Amino acid sequence: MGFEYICKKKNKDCMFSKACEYGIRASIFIATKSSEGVRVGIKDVAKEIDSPEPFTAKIMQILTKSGIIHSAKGVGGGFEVSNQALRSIKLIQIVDAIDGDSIYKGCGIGLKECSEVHPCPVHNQFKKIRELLLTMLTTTTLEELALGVNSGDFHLKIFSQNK
Amino acid sequence: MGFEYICKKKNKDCMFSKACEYGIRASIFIATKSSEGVRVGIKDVAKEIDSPEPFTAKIMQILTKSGIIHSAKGVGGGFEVSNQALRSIKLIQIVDAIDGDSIYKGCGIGLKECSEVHPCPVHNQFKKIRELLLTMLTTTTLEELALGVNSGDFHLKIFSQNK
DNA sequence: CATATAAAAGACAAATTTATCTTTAATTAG
DNA sequence: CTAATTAAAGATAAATTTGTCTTTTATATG
Repeated sequence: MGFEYICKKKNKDCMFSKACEYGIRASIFIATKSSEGVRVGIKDVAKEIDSPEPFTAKIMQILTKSGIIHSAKGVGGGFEVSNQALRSIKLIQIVDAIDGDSIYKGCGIGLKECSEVHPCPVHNQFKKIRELLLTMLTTTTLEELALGVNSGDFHLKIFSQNK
Repeated sequence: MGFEYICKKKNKDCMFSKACEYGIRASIFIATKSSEGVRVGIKDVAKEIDSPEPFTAKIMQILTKSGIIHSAKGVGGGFEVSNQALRSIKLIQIVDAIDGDSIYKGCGIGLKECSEVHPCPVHNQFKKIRELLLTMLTTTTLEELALGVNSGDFHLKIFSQNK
C-alpha cells in the first residue's frame, strides 16, 4: 500500500519517549533500592526495568548530569538516590531532563504560535489536560513512587519479587 | 559529548505525532472550507496549515480511507467534509486513524502489563489524565473546531486572514 | 602501585518517523 | 476521445530516536 508505515506509531507508546520511560522506571527502581541503603549497577537496573542496558546507561548519564541520580565509579559503585533527594525530587525533573517541557507546554497540534491571546483551535480543549499533567508531574515525588513499589501495591515488573 | 542527541526530543512536540498534528490541522481547515461549500486541493491544505505537501498528501490518504474526509479526483476535485460528517466526526477518530489509541490507553511509563489489578507506580497519577484526554477527544467535534476558526476566535496560522 | 570494577564517553548501527519525488488512476471539460 | 487536473500509490531519501559496542576514566582494594 505504501502509507501504512506512517500510522499507528510504534515507539511513542504514550506521553513520553522511550528514553524518558526508561529514565522514570530506572529512577523509581534505584529509589526503591536506595531506601534500603543499597546501590545498584547499570546491569541490575536494566534487568529490573526490562530495558536495553547500553541505552539505559546513556539515559543514566543524563540523570546523573542533571543531579537527579548519584553515581559512583569503581568497586562497589553504582547508582543511588540520597535520602534528601528521594523526598525532594519530583517526576517533572526527570521528564524535563530527558524529554524537555514540550509535553506540558507545547501546542496540542504543533503550532509555534499558540497562546492565550492567539489560541489554536484546540487550545482550550488541551488547556485542562496540560494543567493536570503539569500539576501531577510537579507534585509527584520519587519517594511516593518508590514507597508504592516497596509496599507491593505497584509494580515495575509483571511478577513482583518484592515480597 | 555523545548523549545529547538522546534528550530534548525534537519532533514529538507533545501528545501526538507530527503526522497526527498535520492530520488534525488539515481536517479543521478542510472543515472550515466545507462549511462554506468549498472543496480544497492538497496544495491549499499544505499551504494553509504550513506542512510539507507530499507528507500531508499521505496523511490525507489515511483520513479518506478512514472515511473521515471525502476526496474527489479530477478537475474541480479536492477534499471536503460533508455537512453530516462535520457534526458527527470527533477528534478521537482522527487520532485513532493516525496514531492509534496508545496515547489514551497505554501505560504512562511504557509497561505492557499495567492495569487496575496490576498497576505500575504511576498508574493512578496518569489515570485522571488519560480519562480527561479520552473525554475531550470523544466529545470534541470537527464542527466546533471549524466554527471557532471561522469566527476568528481561534487560529491555524499566525496571521488570521479569515476576517 | 597494580588490578579489578563500574560508570562515562564516544563511535557506530538499526529502527522508526518524517519528508520527497515519480508514476498511476480517476474525473471533468472540451 | 483527448487533454488537463487532481488524488492515490509506490519508491526512495532524510532526520530522528532507539539500541549496541568499544574505549576511557575514576575508584576501591590488595
